Amino acid sequence: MISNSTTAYQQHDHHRCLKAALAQAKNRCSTRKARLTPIRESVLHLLWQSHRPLGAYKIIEQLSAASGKRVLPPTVYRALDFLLELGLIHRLATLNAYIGCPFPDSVHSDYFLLCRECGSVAECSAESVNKAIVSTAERAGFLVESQTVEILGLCTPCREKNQQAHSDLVIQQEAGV
Amino acid sequence: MISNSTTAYQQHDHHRCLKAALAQAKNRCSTRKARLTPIRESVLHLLWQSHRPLGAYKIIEQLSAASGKRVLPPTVYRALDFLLELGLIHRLATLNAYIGCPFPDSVHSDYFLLCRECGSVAECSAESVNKAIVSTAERAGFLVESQTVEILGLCTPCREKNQQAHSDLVIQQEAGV
DNA sequence: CTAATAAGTGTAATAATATAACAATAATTA
DNA sequence: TAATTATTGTTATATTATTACACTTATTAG
Repeated sequence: MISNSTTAYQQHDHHRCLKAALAQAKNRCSTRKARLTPIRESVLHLLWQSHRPLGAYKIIEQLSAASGKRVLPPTVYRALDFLLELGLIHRLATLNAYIGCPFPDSVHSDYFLLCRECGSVAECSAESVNKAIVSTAERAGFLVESQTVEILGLCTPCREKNQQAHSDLVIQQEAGV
Repeated sequence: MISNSTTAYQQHDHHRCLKAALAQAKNRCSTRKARLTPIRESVLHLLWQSHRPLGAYKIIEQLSAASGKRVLPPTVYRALDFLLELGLIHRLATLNAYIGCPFPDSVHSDYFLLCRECGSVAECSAESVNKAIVSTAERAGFLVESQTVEILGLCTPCREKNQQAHSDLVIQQEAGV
């Protein structure tokens, strides 16, 4: 199982994530003879501001603000298409949002863990999940070509915060507050 | 493993699917003290025309055509929300489309097999998939609350047709056509 | 049974996400 | 350098979904 769940949900040196992502992107572009133009790099950079996915129109806003001039939808959607095609980012269907891929070079039938509290998303790749999906699909006579797996729930830090908040409440109640 | 893949992808007496779905819907509504109004029933009926999901605006079109007067988006979206809430239909995030649920009364952490050729969708529920997802999520410290699993691929009939088409082509080529 | 309340529907307007079409420019290749 | 290809700019529009408020119908309390 590969996963970036620890970095995605916990305090970490995010600069390293960003740097690694940009390095991998450049690498991938050069081997594929694709051009990581300024716009494309900016979009990728924005998506790597954090581990929270961004909607296309958020990207448009932020890019407009950063550049001083109005960036229009096709500009951003084209950059997104390019990055998607290269496997450098993913689209989250349940959120209509985009997120940087932490391991573009590994095999890709991945799934996503979306924390409903902090909004951060981790990407995982687990053989057991893929196998279960493929084998049950097979039993239904179905040939799997691609999959979208998006799990909504709570990451560890948020769960702990919630429990803390809950026990605080109980203490308050017991104290008759 | 529960699945409606045989009926979804193959020739069958679809009238029975429709009838069963409507009966289950009425049943569910009466136990939940919810009202299956004419609009809601029409929408459910439309979604059960086939095993292919329908977009909201297709439903609007068809409903308008059938009733003779313009049906507006909120009307349909309200019916969809109602049916979703009762678990009588599902929304497919990757298609922005809706489909009737073949077993609303069973436990629901299901996944969908979307045939990219014929467009039909089967719904499955497999413990192995759920277990794999929950256990790998757990290893990432993640508490699963709900999941969206949509598999794109080919159903058996479409795969067979494709192979047939392919071998026909080979025969043609060998014959120099 | 009627008044009060709640649930459902009609309608207009608009938000949010995404794409099509074509002109203009920049980069690459012949 | 000319020709070709890839990228970007721009306008317009498609697609999916929601908000807000008026109106009607059903349900419930008295």
